Amino acid sequence: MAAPTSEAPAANDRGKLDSQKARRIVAAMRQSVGRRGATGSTFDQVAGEAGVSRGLLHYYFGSKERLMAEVVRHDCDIRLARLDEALGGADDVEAMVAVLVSGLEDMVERDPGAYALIFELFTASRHNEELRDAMADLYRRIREHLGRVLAAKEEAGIVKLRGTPEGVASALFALGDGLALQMLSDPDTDSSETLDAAIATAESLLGGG
Amino acid sequence: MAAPTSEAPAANDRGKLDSQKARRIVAAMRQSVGRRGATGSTFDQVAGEAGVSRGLLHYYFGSKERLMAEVVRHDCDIRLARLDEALGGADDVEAMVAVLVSGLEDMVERDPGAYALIFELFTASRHNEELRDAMADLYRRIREHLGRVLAAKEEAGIVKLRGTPEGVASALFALGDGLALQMLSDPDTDSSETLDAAIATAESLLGGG
DNA sequence: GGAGACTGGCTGGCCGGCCAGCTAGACTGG
DNA sequence: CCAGTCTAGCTGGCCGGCCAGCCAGTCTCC
Repeated sequence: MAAPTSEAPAANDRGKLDSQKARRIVAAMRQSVGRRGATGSTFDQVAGEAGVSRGLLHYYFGSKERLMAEVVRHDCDIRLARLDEALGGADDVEAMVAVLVSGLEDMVERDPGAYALIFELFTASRHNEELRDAMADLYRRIREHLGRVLAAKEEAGIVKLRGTPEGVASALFALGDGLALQMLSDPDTDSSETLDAAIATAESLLGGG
Repeated sequence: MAAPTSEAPAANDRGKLDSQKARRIVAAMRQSVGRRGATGSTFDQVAGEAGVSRGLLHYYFGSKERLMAEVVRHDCDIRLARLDEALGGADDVEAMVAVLVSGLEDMVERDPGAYALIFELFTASRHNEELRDAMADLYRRIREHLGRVLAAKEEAGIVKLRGTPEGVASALFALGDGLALQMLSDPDTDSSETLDAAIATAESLLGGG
């Protein structure tokens, strides 16, 4: 068949993308995009940070876009895991909202890159179909996942949703993303008033207060 | 005021940036960034679309970053004007929310670039101080402006805010931005459930329903 | 010895910035 | 009124650096 270089990232060998090196590359790319932006992340730097040669990025992923698509998938997993961990123990509306808010604050302060990554990937995805599909898929999965969690909490009588589980989940994410955008773009402004209003909003979405 | 004799020479004069051509350049850049992204917008293309030579962009703005900062300012004015026009006549909570939502939908569908612009500018601003300041300033102004409008509506007994005017304004923007992000990144998914939840939320923020 | 994993020099295209130079109009002085 | 001079506004060729992608070759393990 064709040379390995042009086929490497195809589904033919998903196992290859599970290798240690491939994982290191994806992780390095994720961090770099968060810090330097998508266009600011060059193969040279990323390869260096992953401790591999520049050529290997091509060997594994074929193109920058496909590498970014892989970052999207990886990021999705990370976010889902965090979400589950955080929401698992919350057993009333206030606790759930508090968990979400503190998670947000924590992320914005400790690892702004992780949030910036979303916006970077979004802007990049507007000019590449492959990436757009991956992003849409990520959002869908996260939304459905949180939707299921919310439905379970409602079943357990902990929340009383103001809408369908997925709709409420989406609205919560929208709120969180928008807040992060504000907090990141203007870190010096005190955001407590905004957070208070957002908390009231989130609680009303979950049928609390 | 525009007397040639009183014009300062080559320095970065603000008066110079009011000229017809400067305006055309800013408008073209705004559209281009919305469509092609910040890094995808080259001086060549933008100059062509503005009907001027490439050199003139440098002559007026000195660098790409400064041109983008100018786009931010221009965009701020546009958004403020739209907001006032839309909210002016709304005289109950439902009408206000309906106006905001339809404005959002309209913008996302008819001119996705205008919303994408925000995210483009945000990601670009993370790597340039000048731009970051301009963005922070834009957000602050818009927030305060909507805050004042909301305060006036509350004074008039139309709304009953669940928080400070500015806090509520910020939360509304956060919600809107986050919704736009979702709608743009996954245009094929039906967003009506999300919108329903968001509408309920927005109305509760304004003390309605 | 050969197949697959991996490397890094190379290239072609691109783009922001620079600057030498053009033009039109205003202002001289003769 | 007309050369001559000046200048602000504007132009576009050029350059230097950058970077994704290519590929010829090396290494390793079977």
